[in-house]
Amino acid sequence: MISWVNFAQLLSYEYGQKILIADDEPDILEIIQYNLLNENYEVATAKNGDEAIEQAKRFNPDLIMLDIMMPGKNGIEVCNILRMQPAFKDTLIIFLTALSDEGTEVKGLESGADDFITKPVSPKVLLSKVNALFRRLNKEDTGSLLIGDLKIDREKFMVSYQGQDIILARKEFELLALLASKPGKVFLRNEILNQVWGSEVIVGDRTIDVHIRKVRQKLGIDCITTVKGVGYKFDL
Amino acid sequence: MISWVNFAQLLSYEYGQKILIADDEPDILEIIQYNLLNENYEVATAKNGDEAIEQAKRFNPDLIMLDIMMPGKNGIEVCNILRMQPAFKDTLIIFLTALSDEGTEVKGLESGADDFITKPVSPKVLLSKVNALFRRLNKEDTGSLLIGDLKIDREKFMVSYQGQDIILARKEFELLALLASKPGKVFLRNEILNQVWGSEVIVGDRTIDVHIRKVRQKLGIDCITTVKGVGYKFDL
DNA sequence: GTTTTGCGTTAACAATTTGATAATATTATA
DNA sequence: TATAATATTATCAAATTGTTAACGCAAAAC
Repeated sequence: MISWVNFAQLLSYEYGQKILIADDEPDILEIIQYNLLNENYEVATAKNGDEAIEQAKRFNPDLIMLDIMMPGKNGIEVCNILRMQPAFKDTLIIFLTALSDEGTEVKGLESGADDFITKPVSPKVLLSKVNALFRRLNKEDTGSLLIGDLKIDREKFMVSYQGQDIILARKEFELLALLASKPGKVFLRNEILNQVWGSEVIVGDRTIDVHIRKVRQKLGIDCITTVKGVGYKFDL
Repeated sequence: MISWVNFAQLLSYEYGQKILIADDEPDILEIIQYNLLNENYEVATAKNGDEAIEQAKRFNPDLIMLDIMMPGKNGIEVCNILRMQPAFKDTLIIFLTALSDEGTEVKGLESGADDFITKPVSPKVLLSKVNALFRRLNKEDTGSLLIGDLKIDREKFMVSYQGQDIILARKEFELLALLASKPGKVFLRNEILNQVWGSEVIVGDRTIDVHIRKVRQKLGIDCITTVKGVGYKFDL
C-alpha cells in the first residue's frame, strides 16, 4: 500500500532523478549527498570542475549542483562548457555560492543556471529547491496553461483568448508561454534569451522587444509589463 | 498595473491560511470545517466539482481538500483542471478518499496532489497533515520578504504595502530590498554603494540620499531611518 | 523551378525612464 | 550657534525600451 507517501518522495522515486554535486569541500559534499539520498535521489559527486564535467558525461544527471568557487575550472566555467553541449541543454543547474553577491548571480543566470543556493547550505532549503525544480520540469513542458480567459496549449501550439484563436509564430509562442508559465515573475532578458533562443544563439537586444511587441499586438490585451532595466513579466 | 492576484496573496499572508473543502457529504464538510476554523484557518466550502473550481478562483485558497468521488466533476478532474492554471500551480491539494485504493491514489499523485486523507476522517490526522503541509510550503517560499504590511518580492520585482502595489525603479528597489533584508541593521554608506552600485562604480555621496528620498516618498511610510554620520537602517 | 509567403532578425530612430549631480535648504549635534 | 551631514529640488545626460521598416532566408505554394 502506497498511502501517505508524500508527493516529492514518490516523484523522485518514480522517476529516479539523478543529481551530480560538485564541490571542493568534502563536508558540504557529504551533507548534501546525505540529504538527497534520503529523498531517494541518485547521487554522484565531483571534487572540482574538470571532474564535474567528466561525471556529467558519464552519469548523465538530471540536475547538477555546482560550487562556484572550485580549484581548476570554477562553477560558471563548467556551466558554460556544459551548456554548449546539446546533451546538457535542458539539464537543471544550481549554483552553490558563499556570497549573496548579486553580480555573481547575474553572471550565473547569464550562463544558464536555474537557481542559486547560498552557503551555508540549509538542507531544508536545498531539498525544497530541488523538489521545486523537478516539479516544475515535469510539469512545464507538458499540458496546457489556462490563465483567466487566455488558453495556451503547448502541445497543439495554440493560443486562444475568450474562445478566439490567436495565431502566433514559434518564437512569439514560446515567449508568451514562458512569461505566462509564472505570472507575475519578472523574467530577465538573459533568462528569456536562454529559454526561448537557447544559450548558444546570440541575438541583439532589440529582438526581444520586437517579439514582445508582436505578441502584445496579436493578443490585443495589456498583459505583458515591462520592468525597465530588468525584464518583462506577464500579468493578466 | 495593480494586480488582483498579488493583493489576494498578501491578504492570505496577513489573515492566516485559507482552505477550501469540497465534498458532497454535508456531514463531512461540517466536521472538517469545524476543526479547521478552530485552528484559525479561513475556510470555504463547495458541494461538487464545478463549485470547487469556482470557489477556488474566487477564494484563492492556499490549500484545497477534494473529495475524490463527487457528483459532476470528480476530485481528480478538478485537480487536473486547477493544475493547468499557473495561479494554482503551487496550491496545496489534498484528496479525501473513502477507499484505500492504490490505483486511485496513484492517479491522484499523477495529477499533482500533495497528500491523501482516507475517510473516515480523524480530526487529529487531518490537522497534523494540514499543518505539516503548510510548514513545508512556508519553507519553500523563496525570495519574498514580508515585513508587517510591506511585501518585497524579489522574483516579481514588486513592492506592495497593504495590498497596494508600489512601482520602484531598479536602484530604488535594490536599495529597499537591501535595507529591508536585515531590519534594524544600520547599513554604512559604503556597504550600500558596494551592494547596490557595485564596487567598481563610483558615484557621489548625494546619490544615495536622493534614492533614499525617492523610496521614502514612494512608500509613503516612515520606515527608513537616517543614522547621521553612519548610514541608514530599515525599521517598520 | 520559380514565385510567394511568412518568420526571425536587425537597423534606425523616437519615446521614455532612469540615475547622477549641482545647487540650495534643512536638520542634527557638538 | 556653528558646522557637518543629510534632505530636497530641478535639471540633464545616459541608458533602456518602443516602433517601424526593411532584409535574408527557408518553407510552402504554384
